[in-house]
Amino acid sequence: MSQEQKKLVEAITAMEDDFAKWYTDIVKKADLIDYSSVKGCMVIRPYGYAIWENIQKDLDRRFKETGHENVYMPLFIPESLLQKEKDHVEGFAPEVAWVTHGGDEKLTERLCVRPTSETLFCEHYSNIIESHRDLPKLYNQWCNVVRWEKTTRPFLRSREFLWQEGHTAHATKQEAVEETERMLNVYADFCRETLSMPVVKGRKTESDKFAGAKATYTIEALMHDGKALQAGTSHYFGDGFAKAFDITYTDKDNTLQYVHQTSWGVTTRLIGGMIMSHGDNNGLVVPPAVAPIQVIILPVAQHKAGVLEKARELKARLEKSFRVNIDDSDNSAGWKFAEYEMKGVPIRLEIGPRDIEKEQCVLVRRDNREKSFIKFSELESAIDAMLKDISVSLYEKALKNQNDRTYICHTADEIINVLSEKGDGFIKAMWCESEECEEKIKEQTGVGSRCIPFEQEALGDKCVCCGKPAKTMLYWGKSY
RNA sequence: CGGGAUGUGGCUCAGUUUGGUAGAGCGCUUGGUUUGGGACCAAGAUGCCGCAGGUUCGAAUCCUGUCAUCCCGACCA
Repeated sequence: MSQEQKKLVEAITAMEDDFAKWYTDIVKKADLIDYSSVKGCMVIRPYGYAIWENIQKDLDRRFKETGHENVYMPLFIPESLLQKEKDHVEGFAPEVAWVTHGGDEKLTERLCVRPTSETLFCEHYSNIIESHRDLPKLYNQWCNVVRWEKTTRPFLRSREFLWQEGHTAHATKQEAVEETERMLNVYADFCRETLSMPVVKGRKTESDKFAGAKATYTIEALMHDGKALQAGTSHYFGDGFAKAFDITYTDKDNTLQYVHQTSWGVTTRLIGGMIMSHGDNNGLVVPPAVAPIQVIILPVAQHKAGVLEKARELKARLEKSFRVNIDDSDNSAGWKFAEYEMKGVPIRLEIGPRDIEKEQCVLVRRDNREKSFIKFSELESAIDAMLKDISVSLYEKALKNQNDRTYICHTADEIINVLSEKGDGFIKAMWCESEECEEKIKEQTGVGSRCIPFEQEALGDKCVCCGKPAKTMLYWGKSY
């Protein structure tokens, strides 16, 4: 097989040729996951799990800074408990997995494997909340949940996935609303600062709300192929769950009151979002803040005297400030270059005999492949600056993609034309707030409502669907 | 849940039409030569052909079922 043929065989599918294939190629070849024998359940490999751990660490810090405590709830929910809140159970019933037997014995009441833990938190809150002095309760848990999805894709939609779910109880409606908004902002800040991923903040329409919620806030991100990804949600429950589960407290005037609740969550789907926001035809591009390896040291001509020693010396030194790895395997330099580009390591540090003579090494950025020669004495500051710059550049590039692919439309025909001419993206259009028009647009154009953005713009005064008066601007799009 | 495709050493696949001793390349192991963009030579190891039934003297190949993966759609978040 010639060199050229071999390259074709080993290359990942180009994203402009087949985005779905490109994505599944990357998750496998960058060694993030492996498939398992159960549909929709994947092995998260060390490199993929390390990214999740970094996401967890950063988010967990933000949760703690906003006053939250971590707890752990049971994996199982008795059927009777799940059924206490009518809308909630109706929303989740079609996709819950049930445990019916313990050993050979049939259970008297079947248990569902948690699809989300509202009911468990509510039961617990009803036990521990008595007085206004007990409020607010600001709990979060990191765990796995199971939703029996019909179609699955690694990270984007799996039957079992990892997430965090915050559940809070407050004395007043106002406090709960503030919490819902606060946590949506925490998510949006995290996406921008840590994942370099721009998001649109907004509220879901009535038909798109979480089962049992009074209001669902969402952050929506636009992927490279123009499809939208719901990256995180924050729900305001009012006192609906409190009434269903009898969560009451005695206020200062000695009267019994229902609590007001929220819940909010993000999942391993964020990893999928990260891949589809920054990846390119050479593979993954991992934002520096969550990269398991920030700097990969590649000794060049490592058999020559002094090269390996120098490389290891640099590793020991840089490890104090960054997540650093060295690859001194026998693979060729070219192979290693391609390998760590596939894995999206932000900076490659090349060190060879010629560099050592000059007291310098080569730094190559993953995002734009720019090379620079850096003196040993200036390495830390150069790497630090480069990591920060990569982070900003990734954000700007993703934001540009989002802006370039956001279109304003006034009629259904315009939407259809834009989609066929320019491909998928965000459509901004006015809406009369009727569910009927929302559905009609979905049927006619294929795009569904993503959110009612907090940042409203007056694009006109007529509904994109029925032409009647409209004051609400909606983001529409195809979604994952 | 509907339509389509696929399942053969670790990976990518050929072989299935027309049943007859399981193949290639890559990777892996050992030794040697190499090393600044996916190196080369030599010698090796690796398979109940997704799983379960059936047809047959004989099944990777034909039939039935089942599981998994991918794509499109519906559904869901």
